[in-house]
Amino acid sequence: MLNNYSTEDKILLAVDCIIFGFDKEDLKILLIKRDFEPEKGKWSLMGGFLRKQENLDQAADRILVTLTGIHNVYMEQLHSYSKIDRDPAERTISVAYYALINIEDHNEELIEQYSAKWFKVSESPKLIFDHDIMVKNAINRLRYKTSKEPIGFELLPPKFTMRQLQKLYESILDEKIDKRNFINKINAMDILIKLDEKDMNSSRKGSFLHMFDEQKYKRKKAEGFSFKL
Amino acid sequence: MLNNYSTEDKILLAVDCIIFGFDKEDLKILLIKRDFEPEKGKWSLMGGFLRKQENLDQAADRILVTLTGIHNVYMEQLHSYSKIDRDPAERTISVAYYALINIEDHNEELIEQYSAKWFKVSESPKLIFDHDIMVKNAINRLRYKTSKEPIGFELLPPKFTMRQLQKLYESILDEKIDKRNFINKINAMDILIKLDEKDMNSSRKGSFLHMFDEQKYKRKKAEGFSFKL
DNA sequence: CCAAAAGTGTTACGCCTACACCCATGA
DNA sequence: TCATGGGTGTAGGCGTAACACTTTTGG
Repeated sequence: MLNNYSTEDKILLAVDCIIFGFDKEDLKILLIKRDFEPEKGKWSLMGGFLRKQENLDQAADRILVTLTGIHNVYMEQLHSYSKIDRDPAERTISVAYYALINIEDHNEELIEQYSAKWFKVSESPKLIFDHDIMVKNAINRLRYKTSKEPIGFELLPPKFTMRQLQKLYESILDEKIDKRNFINKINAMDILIKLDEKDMNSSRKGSFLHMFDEQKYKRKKAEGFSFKL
Repeated sequence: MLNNYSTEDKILLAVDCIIFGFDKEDLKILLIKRDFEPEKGKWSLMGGFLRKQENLDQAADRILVTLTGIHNVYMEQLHSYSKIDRDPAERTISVAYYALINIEDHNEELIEQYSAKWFKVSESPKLIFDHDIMVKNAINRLRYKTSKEPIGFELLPPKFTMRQLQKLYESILDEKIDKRNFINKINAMDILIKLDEKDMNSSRKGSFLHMFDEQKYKRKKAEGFSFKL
């Protein structure tokens, strides 16, 4: 049972990535159109198999870089999926990861190479295998995590307006948020740097750009502060 | 890369169980003394390998039943651990599960057969591999989960006193809780059945026994209520 | 009658929510 | 000058935390 390593069955181990991006108004995910069997031509998460010389985090990172070209991305392990017939071709367990990227950073060529496309979370197509469940679980985790840790900024460019930040949270939580309450809360936490610079694209008046002050956040966190939205 | 299933390396897939119990005053975990290599004689979580004809949940359940003899236990997948040299003998990925059992239900014979022992969470020995990290992560998850869902009852006998319930939460959260506030909160949720029966073991006066009303909880939950402690 | 645990309500504070008007600018 | 989005403050309600005394009964 426990005292015998080698007689057990071997099973394939895959990693699939739910890649989130935020495009002005909408939370999106990056999907690929499979050009190989099984389920060729269907939409799917980007995935790959774990290699013997890497751990799961590294595999997830490798897969993400392969599709987006972006390094040093926020990623977190989500869950492992193991239904026996989840992959009709082989017995495969998949460990799902989700990643938060600044959508502007992705590499167009790679996206094309993999026939990948950004979909609004609310309008994404049916996916192969159990990938729909993975996405659903990832969204729930994202909602929880973004309300407890300042990771939402990973989805925005380094400089962003308060309105962009608010829209981001509205799209993640799928609910309207009061403008003043939102800003009051954010300001009360005192973890942003307000720049003198303005973003003039969204209005005539222009709106001030802000940056997440990671150093300050870390200091405050060490002193017992916790992010909360 | 993605379009080739069979050339990837095969890797062993294990499941390890963090088994929680509550013994009057203390949160405990059930550990086994390994009577096989590697790390023979050291303390460890109960584990086993995934079989081809079962999914991860089933494997975790099988492993739990093997050690405790108890079926229909609350279990939840925790995380997958994949450090390359986590197991010095073989490249093994482990998916950790945690289980909540009524400590009175365990089977003494099986416990002896596996040289298993209950340890206070606060006094548990050093474990093999990365099992210490698994336990730490499981406790964090348990803290989170028990404060958001009524799963603490899984650690108690069907009939319990308010004081037992409070001590349970105190031991999970590792902090004192005000008696009146605790009872007020629990009563406000209105998900317990107060019995006429008293438990006479803990005091001369005796204290009323309660049961978790799962039906009522489910009804309330369907109407938007959520458990919160 | 004494020790030991059970049982029971109220007040104060802080946090969260709801809410409306003026400002700056380009067209 | 007007249309559009940006920016700002407060009052009330709700939930949470702090807090102490009486009851029961076996020894």
